[in-house]
Amino acid sequence: MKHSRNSVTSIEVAKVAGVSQSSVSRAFSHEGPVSAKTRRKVLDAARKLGYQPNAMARSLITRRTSMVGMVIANVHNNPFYTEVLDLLSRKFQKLGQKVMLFIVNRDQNLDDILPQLLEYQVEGILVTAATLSSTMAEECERWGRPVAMINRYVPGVHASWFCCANYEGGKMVAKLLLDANHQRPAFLAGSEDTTTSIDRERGFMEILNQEKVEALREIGEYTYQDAYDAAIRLLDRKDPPDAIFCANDIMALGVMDAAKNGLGLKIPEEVSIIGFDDIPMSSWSSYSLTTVRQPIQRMVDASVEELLNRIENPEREPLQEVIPGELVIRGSARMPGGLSSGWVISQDR
Amino acid sequence: MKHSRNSVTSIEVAKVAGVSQSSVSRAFSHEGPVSAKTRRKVLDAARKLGYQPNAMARSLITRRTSMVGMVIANVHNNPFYTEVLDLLSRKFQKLGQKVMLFIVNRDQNLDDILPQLLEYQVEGILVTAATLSSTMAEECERWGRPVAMINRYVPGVHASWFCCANYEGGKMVAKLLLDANHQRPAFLAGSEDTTTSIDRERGFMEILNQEKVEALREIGEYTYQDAYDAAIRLLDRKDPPDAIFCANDIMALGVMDAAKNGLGLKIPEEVSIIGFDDIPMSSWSSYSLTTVRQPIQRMVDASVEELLNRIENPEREPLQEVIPGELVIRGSARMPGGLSSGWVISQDR
DNA sequence: CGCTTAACTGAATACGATTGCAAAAAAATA
DNA sequence: TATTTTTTTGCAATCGTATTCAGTTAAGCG
Repeated sequence: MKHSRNSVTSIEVAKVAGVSQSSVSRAFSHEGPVSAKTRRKVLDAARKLGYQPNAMARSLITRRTSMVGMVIANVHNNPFYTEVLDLLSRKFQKLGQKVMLFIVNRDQNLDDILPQLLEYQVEGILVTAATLSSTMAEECERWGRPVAMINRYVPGVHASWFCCANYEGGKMVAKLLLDANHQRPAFLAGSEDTTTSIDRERGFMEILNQEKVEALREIGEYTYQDAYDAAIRLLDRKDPPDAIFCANDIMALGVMDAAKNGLGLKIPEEVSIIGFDDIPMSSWSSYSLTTVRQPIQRMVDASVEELLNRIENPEREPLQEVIPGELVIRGSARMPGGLSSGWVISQDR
Repeated sequence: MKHSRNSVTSIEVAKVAGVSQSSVSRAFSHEGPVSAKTRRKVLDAARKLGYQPNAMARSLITRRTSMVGMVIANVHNNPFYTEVLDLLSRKFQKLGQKVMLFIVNRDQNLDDILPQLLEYQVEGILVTAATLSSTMAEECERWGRPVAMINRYVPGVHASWFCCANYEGGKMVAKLLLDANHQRPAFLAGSEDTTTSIDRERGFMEILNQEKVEALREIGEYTYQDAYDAAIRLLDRKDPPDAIFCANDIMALGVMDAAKNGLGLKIPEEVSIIGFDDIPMSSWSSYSLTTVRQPIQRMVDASVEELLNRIENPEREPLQEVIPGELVIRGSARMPGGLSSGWVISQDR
């Protein structure tokens, strides 16, 4: 027997169960006043007919959809954001929220997809590794759709955000390199327009400038291959750096491969390499990358909870937080005397 | 000025524009008969008020949601499925479909989340790397919700699926190893209950059995670390294998690290290693993994198009296809004379 | 300029649920 | 048992849009 597109409505269930349509509704909404007897009759009939309440109809009248929008960039070229996506999705699921997903390019204009999210009445929007124009963010908030961002912020905008302490992370790395007596550090930037790369570099340079140490600079586009190429350029100079701090781990891995396999350099004896994120590959024995670990779980938990909280309490002021990362000492960077591999150093703020 | 939750309706727009609500509706649905003049009036008023049509209300009456459900497993521990997720999501987006996302564990029972998808009236369901019970799949199809799967199939079930030619891929690998004179191959299985691992192993063993070659066998759980440990067990025997075929790339990378860094073996001189998937890391210079490339783009394109096609034409019979992969020859496996690294060998079927 | 035909518009209804309210039934109390 | 109180129940209105149908306006034409 072939059913047409889900045509079973609460009315038919009501008929079969011998009750009114309202009772069917009440039997399904776990709160309403229904006698145990009618509830059973309803549920039986529903099961027999294969009835499912229609969420569209329900949300039309309740004005709640239990849907959130999730916008994320960089999923395919940065495993860090894969993990964020995974954790976010599971957390929303666990809390009973449906997720409407949009994967975008880092530089893609979100202004095209926001209308879609609003059209579908998502109750809040979680943006990760993509940048929302401030007018758009304000627009959402003004219509009572809270926005929370991970690792991205728009100055002065009325929205929640949670970032790793990128600036402080950069500082930690610079200190580590200086303590281990590096003379000629370099910074390998990711895309020029992301606050993560910018802030990490700012912190890094802050310390170097304090100590009057000059730094080389190159740019990759947040990809393994770009970083590989940039590393070759850097290390092939007549005055190559003795340490490279990369804007993220995936770039650092590219740099390591360029140094090790491309140019035959010894890591960390001839060049130290440090990343940022602590993606799974960084701990693989071929790399053993010293890096700054992002507090991924805390960022995810905080942003989801904040978003749902603001959905329930629209008048609440958005929360913004900078969460410290921790330095994970592995084998890819020369150590100051006294410090050896295997340490995790939490960042003080 | 603070708006309450998106309260702008087509009626208010109609009032401001000085037309009827029907005209507002027609101005927004790109087809209805409206004069240019009223359309402009409506759009102006709509912009001024910040009006967005409410997709819930619309789909209630049109019985179309333009939403599809996407269920995917293994996203966090297998970059291959990250890429699938990325491509799928973008493709749906490009075709105007909204994606409701569920990330699950490989072994998780989908029976809990299907009702949610149906409740939200998704028009079709795309399942990747997760297994739908056949009764559930039938249930969806019966209610006019087509199901398409990637890399998973349920025998005899009325649903679409698109798989890489896993069986043939396993055969190709076995042939390659035998041609290069390996005497003692091993298979490192992923989870026992996934058809991908099973089929790859079946093809592999088929050829070995033909040639009366025995094979060792170990199990990992589709993760780098599990594979690493399994490789140590395998290679630490007194009669270690001279080649290991892994159920997927991420495991192969773990095996390579175990062999190279853990046990100091030379690859491919002392042991050949072959994977399956061709994830980005496989081409990194630290690994240079010989592997079978899955036709990811074709699998994604085919499954999305098939799903949308079946949504439009519910009476169409589901399509099922096995798409050949190609052997990517890199440096991690000893070659037969005459074949050298850098080849891509397409699979004949 | 009349008349036929086509293009447009608005009123009314439907989609499938939730929910306030009043009536009915059941339970509690006298 | 009669009466009050409480719990259930059904009716009807509502959410925001699409769409049919009948009526109106504009266009086409001789």
